[in-house]
Amino acid sequence: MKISYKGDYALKAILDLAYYYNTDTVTPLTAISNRQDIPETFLEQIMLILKKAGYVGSKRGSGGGFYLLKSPRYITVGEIIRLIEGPIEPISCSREDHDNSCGEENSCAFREVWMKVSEATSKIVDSVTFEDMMKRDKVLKESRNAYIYQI
Amino acid sequence: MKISYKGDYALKAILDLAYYYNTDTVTPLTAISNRQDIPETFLEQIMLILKKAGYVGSKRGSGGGFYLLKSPRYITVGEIIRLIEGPIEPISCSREDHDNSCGEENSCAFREVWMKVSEATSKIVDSVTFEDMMKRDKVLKESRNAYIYQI
DNA sequence: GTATAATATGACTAACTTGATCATATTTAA
DNA sequence: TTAAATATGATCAAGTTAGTCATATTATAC
Repeated sequence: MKISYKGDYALKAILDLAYYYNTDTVTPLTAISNRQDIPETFLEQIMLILKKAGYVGSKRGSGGGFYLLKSPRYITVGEIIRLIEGPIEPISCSREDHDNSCGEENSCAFREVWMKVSEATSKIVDSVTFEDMMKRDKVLKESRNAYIYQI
Repeated sequence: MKISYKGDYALKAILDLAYYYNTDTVTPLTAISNRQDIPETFLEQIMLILKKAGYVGSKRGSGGGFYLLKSPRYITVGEIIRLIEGPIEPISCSREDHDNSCGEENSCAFREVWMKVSEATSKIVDSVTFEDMMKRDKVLKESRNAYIYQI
């Protein structure tokens, strides 16, 4: 029922780049690393995965960096989670194409439950786009600023 | 998004014992181990957790074994999962009492999503009792038998 | 009462995963 | 040609998971 730091970091990295989508700006890894508080070398690995999967592009050399290739409007939280963490399912027998590996007589009584959990989770994470997250993020930042000025 | 073998085995063990609830029968560990295909020594550890948490009782010595202390009707899949796996949440900042450990500026834009996932998952697993699982289990066994006789 | 069958309990281990670092190669702009 | 930046693979430490081993304790059967 957990997602790893890797997944968490990947989401943050994409959200970070989302602000520069379609602006002809490239963002160096160090900038993302600093803003999102992600270890640089670990972020390198994550960016590579995102690049191979076609979400980000990169420009090498001085003045280089990363940029988002797909519109934040058409990237969902769910697809990034799946890319990093694998299929959304509490246990493997919950897949539709399951191989009945749990074999034993009564072991599959729980399968229905796991399928429901997978479906409910997928429904949520697949319906949230990074555009949604940007909006949410802005609201959060504003309310934080409002609070600061209030003091 | 995964549950461990330990959790899976705990659920199977409880379901196994559920059939003997209120029958004055004790079930030796080896019987559960054989029927559910769980390594004996690993199952011992799991039974101990279930015992400490008050779900099962045990009788030592020859002719001893384990038995369910609570009615299958009032044990949910959710409470066993939480006992073994810990709180149901994709990431710690999704808790209501979160300490804002994710600190950074935009890191909590995702919190709402994680809370929704926790809530949806909890709703499902907390609504399923072991009585439900026994019913489901019986149906599954019957349909398997029907298939066997068909051949 | 002694042997035996069974649970109780903690120490231990092997394999795997996760989070992270290091070294080095490659590319490109200035 | 140098400096800035990504690319890539090797490596590593810590934690978790799944499982074993050794031994103590208890209760029944004979």
